Amino acid sequence: MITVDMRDRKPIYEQLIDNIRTLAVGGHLSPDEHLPSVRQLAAELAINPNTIQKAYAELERQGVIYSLPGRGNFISPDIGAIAAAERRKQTELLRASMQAAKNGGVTEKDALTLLREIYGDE
Amino acid sequence: MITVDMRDRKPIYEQLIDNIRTLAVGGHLSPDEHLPSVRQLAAELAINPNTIQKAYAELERQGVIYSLPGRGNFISPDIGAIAAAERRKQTELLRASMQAAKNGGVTEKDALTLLREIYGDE
Amino acid sequence: MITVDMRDRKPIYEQLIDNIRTLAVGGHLSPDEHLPSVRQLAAELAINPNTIQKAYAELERQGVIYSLPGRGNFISPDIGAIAAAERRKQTELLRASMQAAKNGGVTEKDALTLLREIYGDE
Amino acid sequence: MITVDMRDRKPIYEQLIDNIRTLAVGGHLSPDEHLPSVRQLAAELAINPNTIQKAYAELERQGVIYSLPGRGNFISPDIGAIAAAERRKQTELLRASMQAAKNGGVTEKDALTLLREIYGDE
DNA sequence: GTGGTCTAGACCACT
DNA sequence: GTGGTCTAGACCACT
Repeated sequence: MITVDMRDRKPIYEQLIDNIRTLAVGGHLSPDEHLPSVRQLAAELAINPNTIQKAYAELERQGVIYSLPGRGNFISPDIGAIAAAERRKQTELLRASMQAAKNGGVTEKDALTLLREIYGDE
Repeated sequence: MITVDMRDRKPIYEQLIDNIRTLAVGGHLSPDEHLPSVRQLAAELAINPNTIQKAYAELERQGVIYSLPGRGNFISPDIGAIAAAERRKQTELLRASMQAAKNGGVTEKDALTLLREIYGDE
Repeated sequence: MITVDMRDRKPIYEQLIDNIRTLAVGGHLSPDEHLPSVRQLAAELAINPNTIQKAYAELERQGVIYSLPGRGNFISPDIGAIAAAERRKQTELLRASMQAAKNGGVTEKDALTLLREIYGDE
Repeated sequence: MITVDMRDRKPIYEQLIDNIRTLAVGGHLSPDEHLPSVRQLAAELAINPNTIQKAYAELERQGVIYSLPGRGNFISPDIGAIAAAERRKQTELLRASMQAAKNGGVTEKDALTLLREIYGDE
């Protein structure tokens, strides 16, 4: 489900990018799946079509989606490989953060509580 | 235990800083505890006294230790507060990393395995 | 000199990107050189500030320029390395094209004439 | 002269197609000239006759050669027109590459050196 | 109907 | 003054 929070200080188009990227990388959007049209999503979220366009353009640049002018925007057929690369990258970043946290005095118990907190709220 | 790894590409004085800081923040060194003298530590680790001096100077700048000329270097009496601040900071960084990892498709199971790996090797 | 051709079917923002990139890579713009402000360039070229903004944003993404909000846009300090990489890439592409042209029956004489035509018009 | 390089990662039948096409378009093979038979060429190059057959079939599809069952394979009578079209196409591609190279900072001197390198080794 | 481009103009934070 | 974001709305080519 694509949503935006107008009160968030993060720009709307960045929220859209992160939101759709997360859905795609998380496997909730299939290769070649048709995304809502620029105008349709703009109407649904009550934001300007230009803002949707900006987000879609950046996602296309990232290779997450592709655009067929006149047809619409679609999830990339390579989304599986992109997701795998993202997972590897985030795993390494997480490993480094955990090591730094351990060095900084964060206990295993506290790290575990944090982990439950992040993953538990679904 | 203070050690250095000559093969590591990280500069020795940075290894020393991280090493001592980690010991202090982790509660393994008490307030006002006397650190090894520059010459003694240099001899033990077989490295140049200037390198030890450089590390101690930076640790003093960070407020982790204090120096009494003619007496030696000692763990700061405020080390508890410094450690608490460090712990809060690292906890927040870890929270952000975990959230990014989750968004990036890292499963709770994989994050948990990573956590055991980091904390398990003691 | 930055210019646009309204009659060209290539989008204005792409013309701007290519134009500025070519000037920078060709060594006509120095590291940290201050580019015209979004509004100033928009006024000079009689086009909308949003179009300038779009071009500047893409050039920043490419690493050709950097932006200091409130200060302006500047040529990247790494422009020399970017230019060198671009030169290497274009040299290899040109080599492949020349080989294909030779195989396709283009004579050395015709290739030479073409070369004079491209480089002669300055 | 028709040759293949077994160490090249390009498939042999593609090497054969490019090789014969280049000879024909370059004017080294005349209209209606008789090509070596499948078996004869297979023997000469020590490769499987099926591979020769595959290359000849593709060349016939391209209109470069024609086949008379029981007689053999021959260069198309239209090879002159095919060559002229190929030459025009490659000339335009070369023009675009040269322009891109110039924009990418490749000097006329370097382009000239490249040209000598490509055409000089005959 | 759809994406892509562009204009006109507003507001914001920051220098 | 400057870049960055966003709205409102138009026009185009293409399906």
